Amino acid sequence: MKLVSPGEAAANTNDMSDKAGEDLVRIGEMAKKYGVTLRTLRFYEDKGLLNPQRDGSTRLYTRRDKARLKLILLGRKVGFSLRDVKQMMDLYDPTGSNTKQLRLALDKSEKQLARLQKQRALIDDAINELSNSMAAVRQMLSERSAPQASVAG
Amino acid sequence: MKLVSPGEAAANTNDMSDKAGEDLVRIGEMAKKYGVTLRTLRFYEDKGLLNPQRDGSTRLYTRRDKARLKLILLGRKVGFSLRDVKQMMDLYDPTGSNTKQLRLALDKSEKQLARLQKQRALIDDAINELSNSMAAVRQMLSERSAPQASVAG
DNA sequence: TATAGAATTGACGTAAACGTAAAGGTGCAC
DNA sequence: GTGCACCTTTACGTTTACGTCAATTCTATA
Repeated sequence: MKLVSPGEAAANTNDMSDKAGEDLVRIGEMAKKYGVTLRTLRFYEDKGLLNPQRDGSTRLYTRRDKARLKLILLGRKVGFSLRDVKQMMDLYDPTGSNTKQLRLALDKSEKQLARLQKQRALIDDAINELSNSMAAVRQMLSERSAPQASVAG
Repeated sequence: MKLVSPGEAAANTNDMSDKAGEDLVRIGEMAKKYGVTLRTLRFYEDKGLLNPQRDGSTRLYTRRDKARLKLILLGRKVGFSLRDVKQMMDLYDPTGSNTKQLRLALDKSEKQLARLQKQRALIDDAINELSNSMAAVRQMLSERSAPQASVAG
């Protein structure tokens, strides 16, 4: 089972091995393509989020894995835990309407949205407090360094 | 060295023991007063952020400790690490102008403010992405549950 | 065939701020 | 004299998403 060699991987777009257009990539290329580390990909697999094929011991990622990884990264971006992401993905059924999956996703999303909004409120609060403190500190510093100025002015 | 008993602690406001108005409190009252746990107070002490007196082995917090705790909690609120807080507090000198302390605080504050603003941007981004995804999911759900409606309409 | 590059598993390390026992002293109200 | 509330120290556990070796193997290429 010959595969894409690292060197020609970039140039190769239609050298199919077994199945048509399977476009299998190894972990290195996969990582580069999505800006994650090898460790991350193995970690996701360990957590049951990815399930690449194997050629012997070498992982081979299909376009299905790519789709899943995209979803994982989107989930992480909006603040879901990997556990949440897994829960949602585990409900995916290629033969059904996936209504349950969508409902769960929506439910989790609403909660996550609420969390994000609360977080934003906290941050705004912190920004305000910090700005106030900074103004006070600046005031103290100016009182300490500019008494001559007040005399000179 | 007799102290305020737990029961009368609340009612007692001017029963001074050794020094005038020292107003020593034990860890339980301190914790209640500032909404932290005992563990937290001991932890802060362990990290060198607090330095209560001792009556034997019992911690006694003075009004100086209260002031420091207030600062710690403010620092935490605006997102400083305890390490940062300690760095700033360690520069405090009751006999000097504390210019160095203030400058360090200001410097750290500027950086922290930048971090907070970046965080807020990330959160806003996440909120947008999440909202979009939710809209898409809602769309998919409606397409799955209301085809009759589209016929009926 | 020697070397370099890519891959594997395994397993400990990291960060922050505490939580949570465990096991035990001290004083006071009854 | 005992029960209860309060205090003490010590020390391991928690959380999450990986980082960072280490030791080894596989493959391609000059």
